[in-house]
Amino acid sequence: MSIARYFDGYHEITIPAGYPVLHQGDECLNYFLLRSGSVRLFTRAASGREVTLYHVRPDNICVLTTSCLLGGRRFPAEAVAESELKVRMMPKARFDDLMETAPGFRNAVFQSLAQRMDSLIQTIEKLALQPIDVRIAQYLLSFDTTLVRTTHQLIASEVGTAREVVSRHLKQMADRNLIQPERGAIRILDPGALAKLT
Amino acid sequence: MSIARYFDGYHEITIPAGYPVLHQGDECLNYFLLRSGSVRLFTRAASGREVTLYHVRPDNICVLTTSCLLGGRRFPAEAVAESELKVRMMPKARFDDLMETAPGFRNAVFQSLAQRMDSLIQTIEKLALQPIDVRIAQYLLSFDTTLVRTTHQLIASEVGTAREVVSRHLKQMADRNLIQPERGAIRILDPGALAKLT
DNA sequence: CTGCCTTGGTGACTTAGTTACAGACCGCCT
DNA sequence: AGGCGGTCTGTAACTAAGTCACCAAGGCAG
Repeated sequence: MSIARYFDGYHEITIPAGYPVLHQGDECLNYFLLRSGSVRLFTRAASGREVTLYHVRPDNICVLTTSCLLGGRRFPAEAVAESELKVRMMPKARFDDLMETAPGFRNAVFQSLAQRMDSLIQTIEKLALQPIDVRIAQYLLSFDTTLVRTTHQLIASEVGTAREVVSRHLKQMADRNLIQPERGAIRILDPGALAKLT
Repeated sequence: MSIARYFDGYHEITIPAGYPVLHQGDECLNYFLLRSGSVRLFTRAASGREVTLYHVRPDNICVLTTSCLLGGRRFPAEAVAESELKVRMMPKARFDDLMETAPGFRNAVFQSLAQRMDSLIQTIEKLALQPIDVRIAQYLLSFDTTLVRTTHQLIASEVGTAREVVSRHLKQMADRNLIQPERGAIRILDPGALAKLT
């Protein structure tokens, strides 16, 4: 069941694409429901290299915000808007009240946490156990389109490696006619062969 | 506040060291509280390589079991007893009831989930962004003893790499008199220098 | 004391990550 | 149109990490 109706009546704000929603170390004072758009959560090393932790998609609450507030912690990652966002915010007091009194709400929050935990575990498995080309192929296929609008840098962050490494692998894939590189995008020529990689 | 008292009266069972508590794909039918001992959760690739996800320590509930039951999923990892365990089990019905009626219990469960989420994120950061020697040093120092009883294979699994890679790095550390390798153990000679690595 | 299993060591090779660039494309300004 | 600055991509040369294929040492069981 959707959690969205509990946010009915709360003011909806709009955030432009590219806006840095939260920084590492920020305090969280509200719970968020994403109505449209997409948020990327990631961490950045001193070297500048990044890893994407996960994405928040419409009708998801941001579980990190949740866990951050519940645990009284600071926000442990960077969050930027990947596209324009419509967001509703709920104050902590109201959240606590709903957790107490609304089993449906509580369950939905738990489901989100459980699901996110699974996805983090899968990310760990990929990082530690899968070769890069497999990870890149998975990422490219996850869009279900033949023209993926992304950059080498973004792919690198998604699969947890360096941009140059991505460039090399994409070149190899292009040499084998699996993909066709374009500026700011990748055209997938042979999804079947890409899928066989994984 | 401790969650342990909610398990008062439940039968305590003993599990020997090395016992595979849960396998990937198992169904979870109970909630567990660990009274003593330690459980390692990890996943294994087809190649045989492993990554440790985290450890469950005394007075922790196993959050993966929690998330597994809440989400109606299968258990997503392998779990083995690192030492002899004392465990209390609570049936799902009782758990659901406590979540409904006991705010203290509910909060404790949430805290566990939030904390575990943080630790998984840290693991991802380490895997993607930190060099191996730093990860090994961190692991060795995490014991707060000068004689760490472990094997190269175990370290490899903890830091998410291959056994050979660990052997090589340990040799380098030994050459620099930071550690002294022993069979089935590592003696830490210079904790300060190890810490400086990290 | 022998055999076997676990643990650790090592060389040769492949894959991934870093450093340090250069060139290509694009929007914007004049 | 031409030039400028920013983003995006390519790539060479090097270092670090991961794999493969062994072998050797320690320790326990028969």
